[in-house]
Amino acid sequence: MKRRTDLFTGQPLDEHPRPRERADAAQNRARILTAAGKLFAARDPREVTMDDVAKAAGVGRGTLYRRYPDTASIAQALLDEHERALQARLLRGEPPLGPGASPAERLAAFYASMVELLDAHIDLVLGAEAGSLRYATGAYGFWRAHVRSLLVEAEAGDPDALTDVMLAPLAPEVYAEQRRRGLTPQQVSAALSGLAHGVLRPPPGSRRAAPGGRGRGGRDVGKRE
Amino acid sequence: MKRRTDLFTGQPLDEHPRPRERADAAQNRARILTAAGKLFAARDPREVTMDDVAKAAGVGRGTLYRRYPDTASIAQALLDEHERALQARLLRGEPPLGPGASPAERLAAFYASMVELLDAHIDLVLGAEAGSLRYATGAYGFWRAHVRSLLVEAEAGDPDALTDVMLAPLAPEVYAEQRRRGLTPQQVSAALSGLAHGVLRPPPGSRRAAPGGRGRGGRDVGKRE
DNA sequence: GTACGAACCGGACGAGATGTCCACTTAAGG
DNA sequence: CCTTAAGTGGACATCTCGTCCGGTTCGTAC
Repeated sequence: MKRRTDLFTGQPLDEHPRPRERADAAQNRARILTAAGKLFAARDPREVTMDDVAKAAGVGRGTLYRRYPDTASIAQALLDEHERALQARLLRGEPPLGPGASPAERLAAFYASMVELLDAHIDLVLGAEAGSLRYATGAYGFWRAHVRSLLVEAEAGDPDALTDVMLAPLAPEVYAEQRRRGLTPQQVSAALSGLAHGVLRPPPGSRRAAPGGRGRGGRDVGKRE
Repeated sequence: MKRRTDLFTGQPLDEHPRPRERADAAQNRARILTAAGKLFAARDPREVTMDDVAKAAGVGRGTLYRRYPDTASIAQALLDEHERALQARLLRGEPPLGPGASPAERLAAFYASMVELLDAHIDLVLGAEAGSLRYATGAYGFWRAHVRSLLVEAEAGDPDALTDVMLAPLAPEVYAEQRRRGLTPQQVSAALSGLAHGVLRPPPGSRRAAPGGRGRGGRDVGKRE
């Protein structure tokens, strides 16, 4: 992964060997990102071409390629801040999403947040995956690590095999198709929540301690009588 | 959807206005499919171009485009027979896969068969989906209908939203990534089986799972009071 | 066996996208 | 100012796509 992930803001993050970005360069970067954002939102993100972005931003091809090798990278840069925000909340946020809740609840909360993110930026997410390089992206590695740790904590089957399975429904194409068919974000979230609770549940009769005995608390306790 | 799905065999299916395929045409079709099959297997299926196929098959571009609008269609034609076979077994096959078993078992069996198919023809499946037109394909509609009926039978939450979710792990990119990471088909099958049983766990004594919010459906009741 | 029309073939062609290259411009520091 | 190097933009060569059409071959009727 390139360390040039600070493409978005431009001014912060002047690393050691990096002299500092010139003013005109920073302005062009901003123009590129702004113009690209509009293009992605306006038409099918997968149809946006490097030429389009260059023209819309009012810069030459060379200038564009200087920073971004393809349109997917541009979309990724636009998406970056949102993903970082979610990542932070996963690590240090309030319980349903952050540490403290049961694995099933945390997974369900993660699903809900991802659905929010997909819904808000479906154009960017689609645009960022031209060519299914999805699994090469840094963000995907993070999601995987997170989900995997939840699976391990819940002792739910083979974590290695299950992780990608549990992440698969979050593929942007899947969500886009669901929306296209008329499903609401709430419906999708609910279905994913059901998935989370279905899989991260101790098999009945298993002698294994209820995973996170403290965990599954909330719900069952509330429900029981 | 084009009705030209009989591209593969060539000789059967002579519809009303279709006179019959000429001998030279049939031969070219065979050459195209043979050559394309080798190309798909030899390199990244998504990199195979129409030019490549034409050259490898020893036919001109025009001849190729006469039958197949793009490489995805060629891969689809090669895949067709295998998918049909599986579809037949789903409808009329022996119990674990066909009718007779519980929804969870049938879903697990379906997963296992799909993993087999993916593993045997991962190159074709990847090649058939250039551009995520996956959801437009006839086969996907069939898988969806099948899974949906199982979900309905098991009364597992909102079938509309859950169907695509349950189908998502079968996306070829997901499976390819899992194999790339060293997982065996058996591991993946096992994980999917766990998924099937986790989600389609029959809610004992429950009339119905609450489909709505937070997927609590079936869970609490199932977990016995 | 021959002749004819329809189906078929294959390569040329134009449009459009990609990624690179390099002469020119301009910001930033002395 | 004046120097330096980062930054710029558009031309270029290449590739792929999809279509078009003159020429060829099959299948059939005679």
